[in-house]
Amino acid sequence: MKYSVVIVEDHILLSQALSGLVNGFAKFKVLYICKNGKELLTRFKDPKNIPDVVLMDINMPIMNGIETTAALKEQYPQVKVLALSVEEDEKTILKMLRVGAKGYLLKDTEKSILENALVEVQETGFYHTKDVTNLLLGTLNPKKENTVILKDREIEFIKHACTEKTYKEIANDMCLSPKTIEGYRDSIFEKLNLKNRTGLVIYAIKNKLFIP
Amino acid sequence: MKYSVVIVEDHILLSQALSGLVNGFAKFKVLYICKNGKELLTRFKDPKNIPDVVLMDINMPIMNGIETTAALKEQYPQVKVLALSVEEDEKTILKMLRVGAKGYLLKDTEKSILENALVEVQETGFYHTKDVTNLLLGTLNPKKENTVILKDREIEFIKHACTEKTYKEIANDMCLSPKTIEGYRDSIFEKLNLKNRTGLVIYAIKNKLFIP
DNA sequence: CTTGTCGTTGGTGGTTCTACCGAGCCTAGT
DNA sequence: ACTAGGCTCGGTAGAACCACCAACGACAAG
Repeated sequence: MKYSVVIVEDHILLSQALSGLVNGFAKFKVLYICKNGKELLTRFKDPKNIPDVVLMDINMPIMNGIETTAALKEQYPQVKVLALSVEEDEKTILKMLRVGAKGYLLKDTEKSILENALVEVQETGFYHTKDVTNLLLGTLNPKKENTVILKDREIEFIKHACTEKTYKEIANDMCLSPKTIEGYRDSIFEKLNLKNRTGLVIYAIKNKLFIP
Repeated sequence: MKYSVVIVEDHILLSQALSGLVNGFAKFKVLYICKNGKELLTRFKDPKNIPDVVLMDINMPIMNGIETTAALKEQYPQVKVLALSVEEDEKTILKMLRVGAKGYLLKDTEKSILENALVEVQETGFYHTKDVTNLLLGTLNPKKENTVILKDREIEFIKHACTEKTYKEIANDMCLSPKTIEGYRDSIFEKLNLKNRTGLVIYAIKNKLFIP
């Protein structure tokens, strides 16, 4: 009996191609393909649709890999998630692992490595490349305290700040006093160690609070 | 006899997966795979390695799809190039077609469409989706006068403006008077119809003058 | 009841940014 | 030689931005 795999990937061509690859592996077969996390969760409502492993892309519209993996961890902890991405962004990888992915694979890998990763994940419970383990070791070092928490209201303000509006206009749009807005700004500058609005805009874009 | 296809794609997993897909098509077989344009050109020195169609990714390190396609057009005009990309960026698509690609395919497509595109390209010489032809029509329309010309010095200034530096500091870094910098700023605001520095930053990022 | 925190708002003073105007200098074209 | 236009730099005034401090009501915890 082969292990079942579900592919979640928004680029249809890649998902179909991957599907062919996986079906070529001795121990695995593809159950079905989804275009995003939302679709996956809908499918899971029927227990027959729950596979052994989910091969999950991270960058997806509607419901991305991180949200989806978190939801799976919550509702279907027995399903093993193998993350797949072009992203080498440290934070993204860590986020993905933190919400419960069992492994992380760059798209830039050999198919034999994919097969190996699937086997490892299924049989030993996890799989990590040397790169990722190095990354993990790096984060154990005593630097990181970048866990800055931004409140909803502050995030909303930041989005407004990424426009040509003045603070006065932003205050107006958010139905607050300009002074309150300045308070948000000051505390954000403090928390994120920024010097001025330009820095804030760059931060917002880097962290995808605002997509230009 | 099947038509021969070469795949040029830096993500190995995708290239192998695509390879499987193409080999599954009735009329095509994969000759070999390359990781970038440079490798492809090296291979082409042996005439046995010249295929009917090249399936080319656009975003690659070392030698990207546009450069490579231009080189092929020059040296091996009989080889048909089918471009493949996630990019929907108008300019990129047009560049690719301008240097001689016979067709343009988004990665977000069905495998049957890929097969169809290959057939069309091989047998009729070109293939375009409705999206792309619409795009082409769009560029013929008489709207565009967004061809604002920014001077080198201004572009350099803009990059500096996308940081937390004050204008005074930027002036210092560029070895100019603060007043000159203000002059650049004013004329850029005028040309691009911007209200303040925040707008400039957003513009710079949208137009890839600055990558955050 | 007291303490503390959070979200809100106001004040003051200084720095930076923006708009508009003018003036040399150099280069290219006439 | 003259002129036009581009690049550079300076002045002024006002708006926007930034830092720091204080305070009030609400609300939860002790």
